[in-house]
Amino acid sequence: MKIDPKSSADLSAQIAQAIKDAIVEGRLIVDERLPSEAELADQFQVSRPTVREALKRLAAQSLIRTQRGAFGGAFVNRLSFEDAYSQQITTSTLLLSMNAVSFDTACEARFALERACAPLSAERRTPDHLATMRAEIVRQNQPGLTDEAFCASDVAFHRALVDGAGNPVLSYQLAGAVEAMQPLMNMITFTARSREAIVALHTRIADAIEAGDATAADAALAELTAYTMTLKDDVMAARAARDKS
Amino acid sequence: MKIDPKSSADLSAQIAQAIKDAIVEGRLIVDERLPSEAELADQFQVSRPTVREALKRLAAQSLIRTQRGAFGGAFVNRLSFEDAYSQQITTSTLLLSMNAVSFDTACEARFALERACAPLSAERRTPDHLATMRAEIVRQNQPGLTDEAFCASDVAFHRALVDGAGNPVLSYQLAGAVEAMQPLMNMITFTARSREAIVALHTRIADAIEAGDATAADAALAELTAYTMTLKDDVMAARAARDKS
DNA sequence: GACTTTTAAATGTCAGACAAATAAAAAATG
DNA sequence: CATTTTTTATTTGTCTGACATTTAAAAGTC
Repeated sequence: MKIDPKSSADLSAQIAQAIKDAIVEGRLIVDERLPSEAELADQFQVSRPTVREALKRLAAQSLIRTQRGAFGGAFVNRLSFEDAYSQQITTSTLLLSMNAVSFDTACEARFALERACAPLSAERRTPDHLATMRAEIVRQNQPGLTDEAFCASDVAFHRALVDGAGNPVLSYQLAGAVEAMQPLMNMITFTARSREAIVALHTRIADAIEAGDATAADAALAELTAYTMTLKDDVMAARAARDKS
Repeated sequence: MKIDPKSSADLSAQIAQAIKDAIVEGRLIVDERLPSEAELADQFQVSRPTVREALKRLAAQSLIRTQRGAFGGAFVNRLSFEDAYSQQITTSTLLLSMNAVSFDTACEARFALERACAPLSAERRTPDHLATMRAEIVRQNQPGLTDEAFCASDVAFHRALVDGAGNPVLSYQLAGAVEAMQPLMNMITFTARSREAIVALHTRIADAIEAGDATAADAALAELTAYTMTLKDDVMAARAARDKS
């Protein structure tokens, strides 16, 4: 592991990149201990604070974990699906909020991906996934629910649907798309009537998944997509009318 | 922005989290300048190196960028799709390599997501996307190509297909799934015959996309999925036979 | 007015020190 | 001898203070 002394980039960034490369390329394996900060400082010919900044960069990406004390140090971390989930969700959320991604674009992506999972979920979902979906439908029927809580339950419902596919890679990919949509969905005011319509569609989806009917699930998801879009159009139209007056 | 003095976690981690929350919740907006390191140190009642470690954590996630010199400092960074791509690819790659995700699981996820894009791509692809796909097919036909180069071209072909959907959110999500598969695909030895079969399927996909025929594209993708799985089964069987002898 | 120089502010880096945690090794105890 | 306690060495976490480097604005010069 070497760094280029001629490079203009931060030393800590270069060191972090060198170690990251070693991990990605498999030269450093999971749970392997990195040299101590003092040794790394020696090796790279920099000071310890600089090494520490590099290690913090890696820790921020869950690539390493550190342990204090004798025989402590920095260890290559096994990137868990859970760690990846949360990173994915943050990144997706910021991506949408900072880049003026339209509601339509985000919505299209989300439902396109979700429809990719539906057939697999219809085939493989466990009773547990189904129970979660049903429970969320019950929650969504409660009259006193705030819009935020309704959205949160919506996310939970869809995550159960996706998880039902029994493919952690799909769940990981979808977690970002589904959760990142939540802030956008929160823009929508759910009237009693629109909630009713959504719950009806959720019920159709759950029924189809329970019956193992991929086609029906897909059709219901398609309708839900279209209905979500019209809801958003209504909100936009209402806002436009208000702003004009 | 405050930190909990009773918490046992690293100060730099706490500070990073506090700033991250402020960004995610929109209290700090894009291109806004953070206080200088000295001011942050004052504010959080810690030393400058600790603040710096926190800032490096954020920089590693592309949440901030730093600029030296007078009127420099740390600025909230607009998370670009490009930044997000590369993060997503690293994360996905490590996730697959570190968690013993089976070839089948990864392959299923990849093609399920890709099939979600195909109908949109058939509808919207530009001549540019189509040209890229055709060019990669030509490359894949070259006899001298190494397996690695063939895989790389395969990835480029599929990225063009996905990008053809014209939905950056989909492209972002898929980038990880497609690219992270590459190391796994590299396990496969592509014989002349298997390359021919794959190129034929690629051609069918490109034709379908050109014709705007979503159904045909989906069918070809489904066949490609199945064929990829059999290729991998052959490799596994060959290895098993070799190991036994 | 256009160009050059100065200057102040900020990050980047370093050196050295101490605190705190931790597990192994050593010592004490029954 | 077995168990418990104490010691000790190692390593990360944090602080202080300093200097180097970069950069853009301000001041000076022609």
